[in-house]
Amino acid sequence: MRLTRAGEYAIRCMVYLAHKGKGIQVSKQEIAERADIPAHFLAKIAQDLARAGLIAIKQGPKGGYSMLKNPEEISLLEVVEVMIGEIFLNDCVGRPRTCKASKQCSVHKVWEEARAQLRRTLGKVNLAELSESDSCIPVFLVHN
Amino acid sequence: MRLTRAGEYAIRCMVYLAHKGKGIQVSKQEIAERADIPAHFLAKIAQDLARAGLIAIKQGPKGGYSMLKNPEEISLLEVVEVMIGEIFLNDCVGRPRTCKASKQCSVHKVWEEARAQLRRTLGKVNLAELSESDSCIPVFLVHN
DNA sequence: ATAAATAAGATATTTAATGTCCTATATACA
DNA sequence: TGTATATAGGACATTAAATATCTTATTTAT
Ligand code: SF4
Ligand code: SF4
Repeated sequence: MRLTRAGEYAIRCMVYLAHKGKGIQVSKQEIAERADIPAHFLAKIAQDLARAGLIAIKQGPKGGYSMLKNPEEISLLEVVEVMIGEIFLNDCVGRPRTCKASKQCSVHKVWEEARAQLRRTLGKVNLAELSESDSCIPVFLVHN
Repeated sequence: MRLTRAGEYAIRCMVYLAHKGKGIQVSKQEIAERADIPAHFLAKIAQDLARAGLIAIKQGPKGGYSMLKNPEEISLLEVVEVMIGEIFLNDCVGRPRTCKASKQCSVHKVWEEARAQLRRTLGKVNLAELSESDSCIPVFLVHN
């Protein structure tokens, strides 16, 4: 796996929205500034998040983004995988056909185990936890 | 982190050498063929492995590569990190200065934990285990 | 209607991975 | 000692992906 900038930005965006609460609408500009995300890039990321059913997008004046679910219901894993696809550490775990050895390969098994462990770790934490305590909110968000 | 082709090839090369045993010399061509690695690419990878002290390279006729340590002494993590550098899942874990929030960030802590866990998992397995049992040897290696 | 705000897609720009090629160097052996 | 063999080392080409920006279209509050 590789956490891309888009992935990192998506997390920041979701944590910011989670901090506001479910259904609270926030403008793209505000999110971009406070979470330090290039505004145009955020637009693309928001489209992905909306397509995945995580946020609602409202157009027009007073438009903006809002969370569709409760922050507790969204895991970090979910946000990450919306942006970068299902997590794998080695290609052969996701597409075993890419290596004819995969069935017998002990290295393959290690990558599978490591992957499962990683997804468990990321799946365990939700956006509520990540946004609720002071220490969970990136410092560039504090002045609100 | 992202396991590059170079990383995957390095693992195959080391597993193949481990299968032969410490100090046993094998030609570049043999490794390239049996482990399905582009020969020219293997040359570059071997240079990295040699620089890291994992293998010895002998030039000239009857030249080739050989393991310098016992397979039990080399972990999968070691091989991977020689090729792709120290493992991180998010940039901010390796270079906290890239994000001013890193000190206070709860997401950051999750990435740190996940990283430690991953490195532990890869550090636990060594090349002896990976090469010893039949099932550990990729099928393209069996005819030896 | 108008202006504000995002949508959607096209298009750079940058960066990294991957693979190849060429010349140099080391070494076994005739 | 010379020659053929095999790798070293660095330069270069190709490909792919991430990142960012720009333009035009659409939606909607007023
Ligand atoms: S050799 Fe094993 S780890 Fe490597 S690509 Fe094949 S199955 Fe995966
Ligand atoms: S917001 Fe947190 S997780 Fe994201 S880059 Fe900054 S410190 Fe790392």
